[in-house]
Amino acid sequence: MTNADVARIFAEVADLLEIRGEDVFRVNSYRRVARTIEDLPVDINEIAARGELTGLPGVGKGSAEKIQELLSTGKLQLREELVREIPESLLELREIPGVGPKKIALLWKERGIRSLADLKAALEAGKLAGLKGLGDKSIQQIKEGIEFLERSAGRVRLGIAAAVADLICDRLRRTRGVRRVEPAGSLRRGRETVGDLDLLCIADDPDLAIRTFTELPEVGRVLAAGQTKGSVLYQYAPGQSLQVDLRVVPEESFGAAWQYFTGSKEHNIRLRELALKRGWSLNEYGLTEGDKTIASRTEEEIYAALGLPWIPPELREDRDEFDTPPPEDLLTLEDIRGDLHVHTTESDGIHSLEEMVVAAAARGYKYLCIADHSRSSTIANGLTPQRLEKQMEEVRRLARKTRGLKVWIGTEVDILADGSLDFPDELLSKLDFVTASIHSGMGRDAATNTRRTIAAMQNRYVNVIGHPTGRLIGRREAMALDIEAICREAARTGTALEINASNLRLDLKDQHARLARELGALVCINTDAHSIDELEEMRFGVLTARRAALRSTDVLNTRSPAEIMKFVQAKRNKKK
DNA sequence: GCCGTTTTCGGCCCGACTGTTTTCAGTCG
Repeated sequence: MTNADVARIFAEVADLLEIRGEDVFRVNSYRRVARTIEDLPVDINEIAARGELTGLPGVGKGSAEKIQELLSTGKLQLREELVREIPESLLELREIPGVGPKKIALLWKERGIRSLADLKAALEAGKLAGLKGLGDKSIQQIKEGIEFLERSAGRVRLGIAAAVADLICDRLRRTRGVRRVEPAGSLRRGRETVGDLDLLCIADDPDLAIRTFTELPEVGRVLAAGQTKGSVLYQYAPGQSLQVDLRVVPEESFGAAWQYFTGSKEHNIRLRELALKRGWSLNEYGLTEGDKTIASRTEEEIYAALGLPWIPPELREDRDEFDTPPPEDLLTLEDIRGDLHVHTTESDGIHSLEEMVVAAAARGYKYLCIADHSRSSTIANGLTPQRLEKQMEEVRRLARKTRGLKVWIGTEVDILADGSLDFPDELLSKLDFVTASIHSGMGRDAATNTRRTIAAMQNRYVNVIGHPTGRLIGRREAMALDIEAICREAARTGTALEINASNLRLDLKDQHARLARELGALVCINTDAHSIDELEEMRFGVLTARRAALRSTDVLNTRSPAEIMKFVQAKRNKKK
């Protein structure tokens, strides 16, 4: 039973209890446990084996026993009882916007609805009329909610949300009277996926700002358009929509609104609790004591009034940000001095060596390492040793002509099924820098995958493990892997672990990168760019690193070219 | 069900919006 399994079951139990009408605080405590376990970078089985379950946030004696029961029997008595009583398929209805536990219970008890299919049939047959507390408008709302559910693709990737936000913010900034536009929500926190976009603005003419927003050509449907808020479905690709909310807020309470709408919800709850302890109240208009405003203009003022340093948005997840102050030298995009994993037309990139070098120089980088695929990645046109030798000459020739930017020759060498590498050591030894990645056979068990990765790290020429878990967000799960063991071996062997900055990967993900830092493994943030545009994705890798509270010193490619070469030599010279 | 330099019992965040309502319940973020 994996962490995800346990988390899912606790979340389901919470939903079922809520439909049954249990105390909301008891329900929430199950949700809290689900979230804690989902967030956990290490295997819950090991924590249970060490008897440390009650040390986890929100896990008390009762939850610890239930987790133990799940891990040892694969079942949970409470859940079995609940599903005997309440049809499990009712949980589908939770996804419909505007439908919560009370309405679900009503539909089930009064009309015998047990699933989404039942609900659609009942709507079709007009069987919902006459329900107490559910008028015509509510019925219409449910219909529209189902339509929305069936059309929407759920959460979108960070890269898509960021592109949409950039575009809308840009148009709003060019609107008369608009003085400031900022993204908030999970986009600002740098989460790997975004449910909807939250934008804030200060405008002299709020009506004009909202109208400009709701009349953007890509807007498919306007959900709300009031004095202070506009809400639309924005079509970013054919048949693909994202909900975007724009709020116009007063300048004097911009900080409070920005803090409030950035979230996370859990972070905000903790913050309001802190306010309450001092007899104050915190909402989107400010931090107040009775009628008196204590802070509202900037986020910094609000955090300071509550006795906290300003907490960077990426850390606002109610993990440890209230107990551990954010590091002074939290990584920024400006700290990044080069990219050590990019492709060219020689394998499966779409831009040439020269084009990639020019683009990297334009970004102000100090170094760029060409890392095309190796021969086993045939689909990606992987290089044979002979082709790599030839590319090496070309890169070295270009490097001699290039000023201000070190151009290095490397490879993204395949880690084969048995953990050996796709190129011989003799060839690897001639390269400046080596990234090793798994591209095939990811379906094996955790022990096998971990063994393969560790074998690669034990090769003295391997400097980075590329996209260590192999996940593709929304497309492919991470492979089964003992991340803790990999971090320890990375630290021991002097091998860095990649945060692949591609918005499709972001792998290592935030919690894994956090574990790497705690275990002393160095992280390297690379774009794996297959085109010059993709060099831009470095920002997503940095956001992920910030969510892991990484300092610039935790990241290899914040170092100077000479220091990178020293890092490579140190491993090559290491005594076995 | 969890949790505690105000508490081991009695709390547990806050406001907006909507709909079905004459004072509130449900949902959402």
